[in-house]
This record gives sequence, structure tokens and C-alpha cells, in this order.
Amino acid sequence: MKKTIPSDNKKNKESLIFRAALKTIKEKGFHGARISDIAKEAGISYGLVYHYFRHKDDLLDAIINQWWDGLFRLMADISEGRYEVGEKLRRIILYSLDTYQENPELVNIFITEISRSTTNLTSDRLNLFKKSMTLTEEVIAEGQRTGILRKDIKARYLTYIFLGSLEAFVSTMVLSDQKIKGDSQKERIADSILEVFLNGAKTRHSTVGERSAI
Amino acid sequence: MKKTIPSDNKKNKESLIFRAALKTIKEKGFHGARISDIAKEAGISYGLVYHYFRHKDDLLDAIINQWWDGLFRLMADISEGRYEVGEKLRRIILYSLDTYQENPELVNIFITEISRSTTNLTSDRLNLFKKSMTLTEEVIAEGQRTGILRKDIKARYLTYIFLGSLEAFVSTMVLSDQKIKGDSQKERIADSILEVFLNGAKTRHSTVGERSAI
Amino acid sequence: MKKTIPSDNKKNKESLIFRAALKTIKEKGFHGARISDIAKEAGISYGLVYHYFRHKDDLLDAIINQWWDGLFRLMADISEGRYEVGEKLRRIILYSLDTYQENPELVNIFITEISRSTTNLTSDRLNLFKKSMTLTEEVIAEGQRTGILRKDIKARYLTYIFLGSLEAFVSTMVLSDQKIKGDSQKERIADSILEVFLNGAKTRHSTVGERSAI
Amino acid sequence: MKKTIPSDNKKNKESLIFRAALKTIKEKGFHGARISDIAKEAGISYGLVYHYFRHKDDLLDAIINQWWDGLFRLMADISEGRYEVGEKLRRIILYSLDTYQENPELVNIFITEISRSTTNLTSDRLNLFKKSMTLTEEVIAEGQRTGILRKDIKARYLTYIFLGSLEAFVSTMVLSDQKIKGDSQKERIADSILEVFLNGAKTRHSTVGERSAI
DNA sequence: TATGAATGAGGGTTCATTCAT
DNA sequence: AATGAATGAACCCTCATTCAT
Repeated sequence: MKKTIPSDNKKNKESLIFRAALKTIKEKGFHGARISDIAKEAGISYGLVYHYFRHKDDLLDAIINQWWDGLFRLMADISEGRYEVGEKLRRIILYSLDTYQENPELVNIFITEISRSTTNLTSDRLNLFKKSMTLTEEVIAEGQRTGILRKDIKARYLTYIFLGSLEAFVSTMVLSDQKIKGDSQKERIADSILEVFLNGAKTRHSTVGERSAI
Repeated sequence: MKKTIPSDNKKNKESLIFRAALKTIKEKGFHGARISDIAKEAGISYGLVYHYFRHKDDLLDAIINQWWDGLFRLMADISEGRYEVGEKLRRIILYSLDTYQENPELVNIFITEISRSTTNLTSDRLNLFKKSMTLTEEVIAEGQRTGILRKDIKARYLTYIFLGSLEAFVSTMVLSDQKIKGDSQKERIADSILEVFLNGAKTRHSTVGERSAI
Repeated sequence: MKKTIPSDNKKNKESLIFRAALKTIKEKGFHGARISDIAKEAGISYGLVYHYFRHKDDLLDAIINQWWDGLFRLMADISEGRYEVGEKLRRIILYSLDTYQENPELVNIFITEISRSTTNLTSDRLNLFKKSMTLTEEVIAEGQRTGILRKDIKARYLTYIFLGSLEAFVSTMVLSDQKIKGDSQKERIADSILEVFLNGAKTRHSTVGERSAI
Repeated sequence: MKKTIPSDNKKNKESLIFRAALKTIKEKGFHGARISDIAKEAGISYGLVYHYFRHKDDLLDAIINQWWDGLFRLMADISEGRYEVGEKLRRIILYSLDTYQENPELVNIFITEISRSTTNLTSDRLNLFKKSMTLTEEVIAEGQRTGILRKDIKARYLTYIFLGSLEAFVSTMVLSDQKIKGDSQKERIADSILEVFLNGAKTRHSTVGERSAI
């Protein structure tokens, strides 16, 4: 059931199809991308796609799973508790930005086809969503327990706001096809998102070290 | 060209079809909803749908326009400058929550089919998006000018974060089919979103009047 | 079954629809002309068309019958034997040209939809065709009996050639939307067709009174 | 863009569909022939038709082009000037008769759907028509220059009459489903058409060698 | 592995015709 | 007489999927 593309082995025909699917689905949308379009992009016959992917849906699953695999690997790393909450949140933000930087098509498809589309939302996929939401909420709740985050708002609501800010950023970049120019811009964006989440948009007169506009 | 459903006149067959479309598209997605499904939901023959809506797409436009019409009416009201920036932002938040409360299917479809789907994103629709983004950014920029909002982050970025938080809330409610129970809960949610946007998620020891968890 | 539009009574709603049908069918073809197009052209509601014409096909029949009625009236007049064969043929030619001059849309539709289209060719319509062919052949045969026309070619074949020349002329005018400018041009065309049919395209050195090129 | 059926290769599925289309369209007319009818006639599924022909219209184009290709090949051969004008005209006549003899459905469809139907008359198709008309007119004009054909009637008018006689013959055969029985009948018909075109229908007392009625 | 011919469910759309008002 | 809302048969075309080679 679970279809994942492991390595980026260039010799592997499966990953060739996978990358063709990424590009084609990003351009035409999942529904608009024909199997034959993907095959043409990969330079193979469309019949061959079915040697590696049982259904068209498997291609989407492979793409989605690449996102989730990376995210859950990060969350597993985070949950070991080695970092303080601010750093944990920062790493969650950076996962999105890193992935977008390395593989914008992956993020595009995830946002476009899955994150907001009920059409492709199977119960399996919804469960992965809830799982990631819960894992993030645990970090937020930890922040409330350790006194870093305010307790007057439900952890779940703070989670919505946190992930919402993050997703809005990435979504906008996705929709406007903006590229992240270098690691320093990426770091500044991550800091901004975290900063506003933690300290709000209000003018802070006591803030130490005014940050230049990003 | 522009297709709008004016009143909620129960006797009007057009609005009957419109409401059937809202329900059916919400359940099956725009692509998954057949014209015949909508007609069956409305209790009419599928041919009649084409008396009132030229294409299937016109149904989606009618839905979207109901959202935009309400929003731009609000933005026009806001832009007259009678309210302070905080109140303006609060009213923008309330528009989403109000509409969701009154017509959750409308918001669901807007979020699902339009807000994040490039598949249905025509240039006309994208322009409406940009317009709403720009109008919101004007409010944010006004807040920066009047000294209420921090200037060290670009107005556009703050706009992303603001709308992102808002959208995340509504999206999550949409995806999990949650209902807003009464006006008081709606007000509390609006306050939370605005509060975190303005003051951040960090614990504020100086905050006057701790709010109980919502 | 037989549907005819008798007079050109302007007050008659039926003839109003008939004339709208002529114009619309000429422009869009019978299949391409919607009942609603014809009604719009007539300035009435499409439902009213069905008060005067039971089916769409009845409109076509009314048009065709106007052609046939005129032709058979002429043939009846001709068959009384008052004219010599050459004059009879000339009158047959003139019927087409006259009708085209007065009602080009009628001739256009007859040629386009009936004369060469098996799609609309019911057996009733085919019989009318055969009847007109037979009547013309009788004139030709009379010419052969009276010694005016050559006997070495079957009367039926000569009929084909005669009607073919005539139809080719009218068809070309129909397809190129040419108008007949005045009665004198009409007479010249009729004479040319008859002349070539009778005397051929070959150069005649003995011909009395060279005719100027038409 | 141009869709032609090259050979009559029986193993070729494309030509199988082509021949099924010929038969079906001839029987039901282009508009009346459903893709599924053609597929059933060919003994295949309707989906396969779309493997070989992009649209239903492409089938009609393939048929038409077979006619035009043959005709223009003939006209190219003729225009080299090796034959005298009478022989050129005779060959033009024979092309229609030959094609009708070998492929009566092709000629039927050409006459029925294209030659007189504005419904299917695209500008591309009209241009081919004009081209063939012009090429024929050149032959006629050559006849006038060399003194064989009378000059007192415009070359274009003579062309109408010539092609009209020819088309009338073929059309009548098409409509009455007559077959040409052997080459000798075909030759006699060709001679008759040419004879009447050149010498007219009038009795010729000076004609050498009375031809027996055909 | 690899190809692409072959299948057919599925859905949007048109429009003649009916009929209540 | 007149309107136009309502119906549904009809048909083109797409494309995921299968399978013989």
C-alpha cells in the first residue's frame, strides 16, 4: 500500500518516473496530469509506468510519503528532547523551507493536492495529517509546560496558528513560484516566522537587537 | 461573465441549484461532483442545471463570488478608516468565522477548491486573490505607519503570517468538520487569533487580565 | 404531413416564423439552426414555434414544399404543350433563377440541405425528386421526338446533363453568395445555359449573331 | 493536420476504421453516423477510433483528402500539357467515374457532405474547392485560347456547366445507388458527357458516325 | 522489461420537445 | 396565444487500466 521512492538513484527507472511525475503533476495538477504525460516526460512508454506503480494514485502516494517520511524522521529526532522548544519549532519550520528549497515540486504538490484538497484526501492520508498535527501539538504543549509558551490559549489552537503561519508562507511561495535564494534568506524567513509566532506583530520597545527588515 | 447568487430566496430555483451545488461539491469536491449529482440533490433533472448555469464552472464561480463579494464589501467598509488597525484585523477575522458559521460549505469549498488548488485557478480568480491580499496588506502597512505594528518585518510577510494563521484555523475546522458553537466561542477564537498575531505565543508576564483558556 | 406556407401575409405569425427559419437555416444549416435561434430571429418565444410547426422537420418541409409547389405549378403549365421544347427548357431554367432572385435563402436551403444531402432525405422527399426528374425527362424526350434534340444519347442522360448544368450554376451562386443583378443578367445567364446545352461548348463558325461574353 | 489514408493495407487497423467510416457515413450521413456505429462496423471498441483519429472530423477529412489527393495528382499530370484539351476534359470526367467505380462510398460522401453542404464546409475545405475549380478553369481557358472552345461565354461559366454536368451525373448515380457496369459503360458515359458539353444536345445532321444510344 | 494497441466506464453538454401557467 | 421552465435522450471525447507481443 505504501509506496515510497527511497534513493535518488539516477539509474533507477522507478525514480525516473517518480521525478517525471513530480514535474508533470506540479505543472498540471494531479487530475490534469495524464499517465501518458508523465511517461512522455520520463521518455518512456506509458505502459511501463504500470510496471512500477500499480495505479495513478500510487504516484501521488509516493510523493506524499516522501514528505511525511522526512517530516516524521525530523519529529522523531525532535521528540528525543535534546533541543529546547524554540529550537524544535525552528527545526519544524526549517524542514518545510529546506524541502521547498531542494524539491519545490514536492512541496507544491503536497500543498496543492493534499494539504487542502478533500478530493484526494483518503482516510489514510487524513490520519497522517492528524499524526503530524498531534506531534507538533506535543511540542507546543511542552512549551506551555516549561513556561515558555502562554497557557491562556489551548495548545491545539496555538498549533493551528503556528502551522498556519508556516503553511501560509510556503503556500504563497509555492503559488507565486518564488525561489529561496540561498541559506541566509532561508534562515531569515525561519526566524521571522518564529519571531512573530513567539513575540507577535506588535511593536516591541524592549526588544533587544532590532532585526533589519527581511 | 460574473455569476452571483443574489438572495437566499427559497422560491428561486437558481438558488435551489446553488445550494445543492454547495452541498454536493463540499462532499465530493468540485471534480468529483457530477452535474447529475447536483441535480439529484436539488430534486430536478440535470438538464435544468444548464438553464441557470452555462457550465459546471459557473457553479464554482457563483460560489467563489459569494465569498469575494462579502469580503470586498467588508474591505470597503474597513478602508474608510473609521476603525483602528486592531479592530480592522479583528473584523477581517470575523468575516471568515461569520461566513463559516452561516455557510460552512461555502468556506469549505473556497478553501479546498480555490485557496490552494492550482487546478481551478484561472487568472481571473488569481487576480481576486491578489486584490484581497493587497487590501489586507494595506491594513497591515497602516498599522506599521501608526506605530502599532513592528516595522522590522516586511508588511507583506506580516500579511502572510496574519492570513496564514486565520486560514489555518478555518481550514482545520473545515477539514475536521467542526462547528462553531455560538457567537461567544466565535468571539473567543477571533480574539485568540488576533492576540497571538499581535502579542505572540510567548508567555507575557506583564499582560493585564489573563484570559482563561478557550 | 404536408406543410406549406401559402401567402406572404405579414400579419401571419406562421409566415413570420417561416421567414425566420429561412434566414436562420440558411446561415447555420438545418442541423445547426436551433429552434431557439429561429424563435429569436422571429422575435418570439421558442415555445410558440410548436404552435405552428409540430416538429423541427416540419419547418424544413415547409421550405422544401415552397420550392416544389412552384416547380410543379410551372411543370403543369409547361406540360400543356403550348411552348416549343426550347422555350420549355428556358422556362425551367428561369424558374430556378427567378426563385433564387426573389428568395435566395429558399434556393440555398434546397440545394444545401435537400438536393445533395442524404441526411435529410426521407423517402417522401426522394419521391418528389424523382417526380421532377421524370417531368423534365418528358420535355427532353419530347425534344427527341420532335427532332430538336439528338437521339443518340438516352433522354435520361441528357436530363442529367441539363439539370446538372443548371444546378451547378445555381449552386455556385448559392455557395459564393452572388446576387443576380437585374433581369437582364438573369436572361443572359439563362440563355448561356440553354445555348451550351443545345449547341455545346465547341466553337461554332456558322453561328449567326455572336453573343457577347456574359 | 492533414489526415490521409495511404494504402489499402488490409492489416492496417487505421484503414479498417477508415473503410468502416466510409460505409457508415455513407449510410447514415456524417452527422447521423456515431463514432460507436463506425467502431461497431469495424468490429472494434469506440475508444480505439480515437487512437487513430483525433476527432470525428478527422475521419471526414481523411475521406475528403483521398478525393482531393487523387484529383490534384490528376490535375498535375494534366497540366504538363501533354494532352489536347478534349483529352484533358475527358480525363477529368474519368477521374470521377473511376473513383466512383472503385470507391462509390467515397464519392457519395464527397458529394453529399462536402460538395453541397455548408455545414461541414470549413475554410480549408473551401480553399481546396476553389483550387480545383481554378485548375479546371485553366483547362477551359486553354481550350478557348487554342480555338477549340467558344469564347463568347466566360471561361468560368463554361467551367460551371462542365463540372455541373459531370457532378449531376455522378450525383444521380450516387443518390440512386447505381453501379457502373464495367469499363465500357464507363467510357460511354464519359464520352456522352464530353460530347454534349462540346457539341450540345441539339440534333447534328453533319455528325459523322451516329453513336448508338448508350 | 518494454511497448502501445485495445477497452469501456464515465461525464459534460446540447437541444428538441413537452407542458404548466 | 404565448411563455419559458423542465425533461432526458443522445453523443462526443478522455483517459486509467489491461494485455498481447
